[in-house]
Amino acid sequence: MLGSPIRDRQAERRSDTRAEILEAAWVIAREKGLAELTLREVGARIGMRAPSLYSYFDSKNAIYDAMFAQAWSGCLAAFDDLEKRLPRTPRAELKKMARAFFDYAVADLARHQLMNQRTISGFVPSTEAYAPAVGVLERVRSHFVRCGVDRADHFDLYIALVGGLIDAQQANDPGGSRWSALLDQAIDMFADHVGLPESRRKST
Amino acid sequence: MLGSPIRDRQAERRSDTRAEILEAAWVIAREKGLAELTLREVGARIGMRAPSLYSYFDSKNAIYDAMFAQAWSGCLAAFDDLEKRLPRTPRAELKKMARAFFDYAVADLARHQLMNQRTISGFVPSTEAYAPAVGVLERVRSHFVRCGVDRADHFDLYIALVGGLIDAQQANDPGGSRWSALLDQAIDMFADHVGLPESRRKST
DNA sequence: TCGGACTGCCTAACATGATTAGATCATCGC
DNA sequence: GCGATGATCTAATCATGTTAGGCAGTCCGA
Repeated sequence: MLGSPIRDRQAERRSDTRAEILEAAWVIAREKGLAELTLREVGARIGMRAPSLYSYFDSKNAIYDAMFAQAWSGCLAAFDDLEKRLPRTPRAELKKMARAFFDYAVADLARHQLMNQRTISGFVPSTEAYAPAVGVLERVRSHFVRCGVDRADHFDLYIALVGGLIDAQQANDPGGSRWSALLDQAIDMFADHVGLPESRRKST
Repeated sequence: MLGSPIRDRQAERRSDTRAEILEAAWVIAREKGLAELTLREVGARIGMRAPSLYSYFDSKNAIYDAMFAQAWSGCLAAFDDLEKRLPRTPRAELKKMARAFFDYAVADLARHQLMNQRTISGFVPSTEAYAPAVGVLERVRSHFVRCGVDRADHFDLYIALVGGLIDAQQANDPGGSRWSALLDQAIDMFADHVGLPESRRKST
């Protein structure tokens, strides 16, 4: 009995290969666009034929689903990380959170499309894949409550505002900063609207 | 010489068929989704085989392009119509315009996707098809200037705000009114931000 | 009125892509 | 060593956009 290394090497290899497939898929998605991803090419990149991928994922959409989960998990992780060093004033908090989300979305077009837009025809994320997205939303919401912004409609308004800025940036000035530069102003506008204190000199 | 009816019957028939194709395409897009549109089915609806459509449109994307043009032309028409009976106060004007655009977008999901989202993989609207969209934007912009809101960043902010509300509505509560109900509040917030007068009782 | 050109549509065929079925080869526990 | 299991392959199916080439009716000029 040499120790008890009950490592399931088989399962490990399997999960490694899954990860490899997803990584290849991300690379292709970034290079050619999310919708241009083909199983043949994913296979080619990792030295496999397309049908072999079906031992690892039930379908192409299952791959998208796993990518969706990864994307939102990454976002959730970024938020958890962020919470450690959030500023103290409510207004600054809102800005920091908005900025974090904005930057995460804008940093990777393919990822953003997958996370926030219905750009893939038949794809609908599974509930499990959706879980981290809900997590992010919950985190933001709880911060809002802590800041005293507890009305549901205000929260919805904030969501729409930040989302609108992101979409406008990606759609009309990808790679630029035309709407990115408006984010702070927008949050100030929102903060004023909901009556948050702290009088940053209004640079309207 | 019986009168001079130089009607080009041939061209008429041709253009009628084009219209018929587009109409069938819209029906399918609304029924099954914009991306689920197939040439075979478009053909079937008008009693043709798929390849025959190529005498009328260069490609499937050309059909999308024509639909894109129709959608924005309709929007432009709605705006021109609207201008006749716009309210007099700046704030009310902004609201009316936002509402018009919001309702137009929300009324037809397929149309909205085509107009405002990159939901079709390889499709990029041609400059000609894009023209009415530019027209709409110009109309809104000129109203802004007339209202005294002339800073470019404020205009961009408005675009992002209205777009964000539309997207949020369609994505998270299609058919409902959760974000629709926020539109007036959002425009009030914006109007306050840019310093527009008229003191509607702040129902924050 | 006749013949050629053009119009409008069709069938056949191709390329690509997801997906399934079945065969093959390696590996691992006994 | 041997059978089961796992990993991968090839071949085939089906849907879709698109191209090539054919055929019938129509129209226009001689």
